[in-house]
Amino acid sequence: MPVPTNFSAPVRLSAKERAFTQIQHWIIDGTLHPGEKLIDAELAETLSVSRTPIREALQLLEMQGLVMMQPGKETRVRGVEKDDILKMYPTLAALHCLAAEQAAKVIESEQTAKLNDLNTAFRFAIESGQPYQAMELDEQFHSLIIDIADNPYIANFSASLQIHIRRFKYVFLKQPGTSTLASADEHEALIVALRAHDATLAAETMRQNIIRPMNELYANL
Amino acid sequence: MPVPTNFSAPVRLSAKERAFTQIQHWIIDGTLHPGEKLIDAELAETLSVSRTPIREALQLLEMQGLVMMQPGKETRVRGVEKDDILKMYPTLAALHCLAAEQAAKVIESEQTAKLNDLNTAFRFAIESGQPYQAMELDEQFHSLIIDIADNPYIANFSASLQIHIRRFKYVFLKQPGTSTLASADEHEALIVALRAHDATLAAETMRQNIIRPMNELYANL
DNA sequence: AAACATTTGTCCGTATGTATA
DNA sequence: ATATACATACGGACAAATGTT
Repeated sequence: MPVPTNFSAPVRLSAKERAFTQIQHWIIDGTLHPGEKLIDAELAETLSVSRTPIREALQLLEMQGLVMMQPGKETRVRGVEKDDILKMYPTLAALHCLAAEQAAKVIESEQTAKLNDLNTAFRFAIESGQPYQAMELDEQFHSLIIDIADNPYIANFSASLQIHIRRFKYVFLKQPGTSTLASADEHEALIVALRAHDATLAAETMRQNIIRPMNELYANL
Repeated sequence: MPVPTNFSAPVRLSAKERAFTQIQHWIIDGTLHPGEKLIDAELAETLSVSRTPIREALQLLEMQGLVMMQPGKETRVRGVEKDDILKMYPTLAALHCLAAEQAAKVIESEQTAKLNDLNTAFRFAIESGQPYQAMELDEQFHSLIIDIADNPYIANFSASLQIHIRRFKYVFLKQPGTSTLASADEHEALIVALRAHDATLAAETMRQNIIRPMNELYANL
């Protein structure tokens, strides 16, 4: 009997993991509003598990900064403010700039080729009016650079920030975001810099690619 | 009876918090070795609590990257490698450079004065051979800049990295670190840049102040 | 291959603490 | 001020999964 090849992970999620992922999604997409009180017993019933995995999930979400627990008192969804993006994006930019620098030093031609493919698909998605596809491809593009930089601290911090940014967009824009062709152009310039192993230029291009959307976003609030 | 004025927080720590702090310390100072298997029941008995707060603490430590949990299998203290500092320090530098940039834009004269005081004490601690004092003052100096930058993401990520760096030093050097007068000089230059609201210069000086110790550290392994 | 030992995952009861009437 | 309701923190028991003999 042929064994399935794409047998990646026996996705047997624990109750805690399911709870974590689900509650996180609910916070990101606004199902759970900023400031809303979270009662573990309620969530437990909703998710058909006991309070234990819920409590564990909430504690992880607190460390991620999505909920706020006042020990012995109550736990609430963290609030969000407009000006928070002015703190999230520059931090994300600093991390991605560093990733671009590091990646520029070690990148191989197959990887720049892969980046090129992703950006081509990204551009097409924008031109053909598929914003969700575009966002996914944009994330894959940046994620690949993070991978190439091979730094788990950058990777973890960036992932955490992405969560907060995504939530911000849902809360304030009711949508996951929109990409423009300017972004595809910046990606192209970035690929050139990476291929030339020009760390400084790569970092600067990366910064533009992140700060520009921030300014556009902030202007539309 | 006069009530103590510095009655800030009724430090009634929960069992979870105590467990978290204690296990974290044990991992940092090497009492719990890299790769060591952690059995919640054992830790529970050692700390005289039930398994619940231990499990919660371990999960938080996993999210912090200090332990590795393999669901349903085992949980171990994360390993450390020499080259990890080449990933920790540049990430810390990127964050602190950003903090310096932001701080340069908003810093007030009382704050530069406070930084100056801290650096004077820092320099004195070095000259009078008090390495632990010096380290503390260095951390306060950097911490104040982070505070001024007023960005919770930078603050959280930096704090997390500090933990990992401190552990690295304990594991490889059996001590929390040593500061040199070069660092005090860099601090002085940094204060000048901040006072002049020169964000670029502040960032560059900050980078030196972090990357130089990394290189000295790496050379002595 | 199967029963065992070990460790982790989950449930639920209870005690403690906080807010409200 | 006291009592009451309510939510959280912790403990202990059971269930499930893994590795081993």
